Amino acid sequence: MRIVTWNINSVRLRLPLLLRLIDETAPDVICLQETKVVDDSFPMAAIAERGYNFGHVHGMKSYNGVAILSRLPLTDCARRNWCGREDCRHAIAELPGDVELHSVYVPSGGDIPDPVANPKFAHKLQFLDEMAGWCGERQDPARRRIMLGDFNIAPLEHDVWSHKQMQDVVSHTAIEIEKLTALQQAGNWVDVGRHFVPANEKLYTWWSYRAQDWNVSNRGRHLDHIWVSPALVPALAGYQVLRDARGWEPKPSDHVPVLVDLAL
DNA sequence: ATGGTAGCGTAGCTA
Repeated sequence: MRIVTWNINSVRLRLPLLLRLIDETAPDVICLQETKVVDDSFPMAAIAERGYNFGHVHGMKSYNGVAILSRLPLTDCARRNWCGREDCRHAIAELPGDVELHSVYVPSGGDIPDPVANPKFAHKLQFLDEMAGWCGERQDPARRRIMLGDFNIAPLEHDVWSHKQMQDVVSHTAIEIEKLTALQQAGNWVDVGRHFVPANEKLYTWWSYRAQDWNVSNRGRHLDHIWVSPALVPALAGYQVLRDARGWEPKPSDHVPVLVDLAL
């Protein structure tokens, strides 16, 4: 089973690139973040034409939005709200083979890494705390689970282009890393990226739109993650970061798709 | 130290 996750930054604007992703990688399941569209306007027809007849979409006007698209049946589709907000950041579905899948979009957190001065940063930290509590309560090493998406945090030294220069930049601050690590430990999650790519190698999934040349400066961050429960570790068969997608024309997303192959 | 780009929707918010 091949599963891909992508922060698409508008599914309507980038539908042609989504179809290209489908043609080039033939995933069984596609998880999206930042779809930026209400459910009634989600472009399901074009996606169903490619064989993805099962969709669980959870979007809102202009901001956020997550989705799970599949050519395998989806059951037990659900959504969760965090921090008392209905802002469309978490979609859940069950895949064949007793696999529970979560597509998640963690709040970005704004620019100032201070929860007192910056409510967006406080929201991000609270979101992580609440998810850690929930994952801890229901944690079960024997259950097959996948949690993936744009976590908006690059926790390791080599998840950013410069650990030193990123210390006080939102996405790589100590408090965020502490919260994300606590979430990972509470849920007993195994990081698929670092299962395949050693921690001393650079690993990026996002490059800013603001760079003059993203490829030359290569100031990336590892913001998009795929985590699995211990029960799925023996099934891990492959992992790819589709770096080339950062240059897809016209109008690439600032995030690239990340995929995992599972031998179930 | 600053500003740089992008999407939505058509001003200003969010990233």
